[in-house]
Amino acid sequence: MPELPEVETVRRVLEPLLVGRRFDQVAISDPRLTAPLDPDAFAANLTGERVAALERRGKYLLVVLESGRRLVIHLRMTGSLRWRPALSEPADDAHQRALIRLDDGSSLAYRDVRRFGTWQLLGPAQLEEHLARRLGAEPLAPAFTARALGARLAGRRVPLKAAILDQRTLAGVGNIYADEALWRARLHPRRGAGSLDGEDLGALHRGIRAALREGIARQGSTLRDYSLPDGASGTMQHEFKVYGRAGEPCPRCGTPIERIVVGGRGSWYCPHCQRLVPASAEHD
DNA sequence: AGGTGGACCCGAACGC
DNA sequence: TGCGTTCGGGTCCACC
Repeated sequence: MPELPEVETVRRVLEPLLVGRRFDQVAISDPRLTAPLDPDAFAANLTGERVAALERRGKYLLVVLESGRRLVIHLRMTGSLRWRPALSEPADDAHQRALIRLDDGSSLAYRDVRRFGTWQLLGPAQLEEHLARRLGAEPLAPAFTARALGARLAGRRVPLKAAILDQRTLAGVGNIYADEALWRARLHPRRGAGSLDGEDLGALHRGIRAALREGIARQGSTLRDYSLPDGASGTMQHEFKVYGRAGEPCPRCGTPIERIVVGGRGSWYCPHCQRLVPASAEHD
C-alpha cells in the first residue's frame, strides 16, 4: 500500500527520468481514473505538456508542468507507475489504466488493480486549496515538532491510531507505518488521542519520523502491488516490527504480537510493550 | 464539530 | 476440485 515512503521513493526514481520531458502521447483507458472528467479530454489536455518538477505532499505525487498546472496522482491502494526506456517491449498488462509516451521514446504506464487511484489536473491555487483541505503537516518537515503533533491531538477522543491515520493530523501515514510508529513509541493503538503527556508525544513524534525514514531508506515496502517505477521491489517489508506479524515474538521483549481491530483497521502491536494503562497500575 | 460506518473495487485467502 | 464468501485498504460521504 503506497504510503509516504513509497510515494517518496517513486518521486525520487522518476524525477531524473521525467523532468524536462514532454508528453507526446497520452492515453487513458479507465474513466474512473479521471472521473468525473472525460478521460479522452483529460488526455488531450495533458498532451504536449512538459514536466518541470516532481513533488510530493502526503501520499500525493505532484507532477509540476511547465504551464504551471499540476498532474495530481493518488495511488490509493494498488496504483503504481512503471517507466520503460525507449525501444523496450510494451507491457501486456490487463490492469494498465493509462500510458504516457515521452519525447525521448520512453514511456510511463499507470496500473491499478482495484481502480481506486485518481488523476487530477489542477492550477497552483486549486492545488493549494485541495491539499489544505485534506492534509496536515508533512511529518518529515522541520515544522512538524512534537509540540505541533500534540496540538493536533489535543482534546480528541478517537483512538490514537485513528488520529494518526487521519491525514489532517499529519500527512502520509497509512496502516503499516502507523503500527510501526506506535510500536516504536510504545503506545497502544487504542490510547485516547488526547491522552498523551509530553513524554508520550516526544516518543510518538520520534517513532513516526523514524518509521517513515527507514521506509524511505529501504525504498518502501513491497507486499502485493507496489513496486518501484523500474520494476524493482522495496525491502521495508523485511523490517516490519509488528505489522502482519501476529503470533511472532516482539523484537524488543519476545511477547507474541497480537492483532486487534482499531478504527476498522487491522492493527498489530505488542501487548507487553504497548500498554493501554501505565504498567505501574497493573499487578504484572 | 467531531466521530462513525458504509461505499467504492477486486484479487487473495478462506470455508465448505 | 470448485464454488461461494469474506477481507482489506485510503478516502469520501452521509449520518449521528
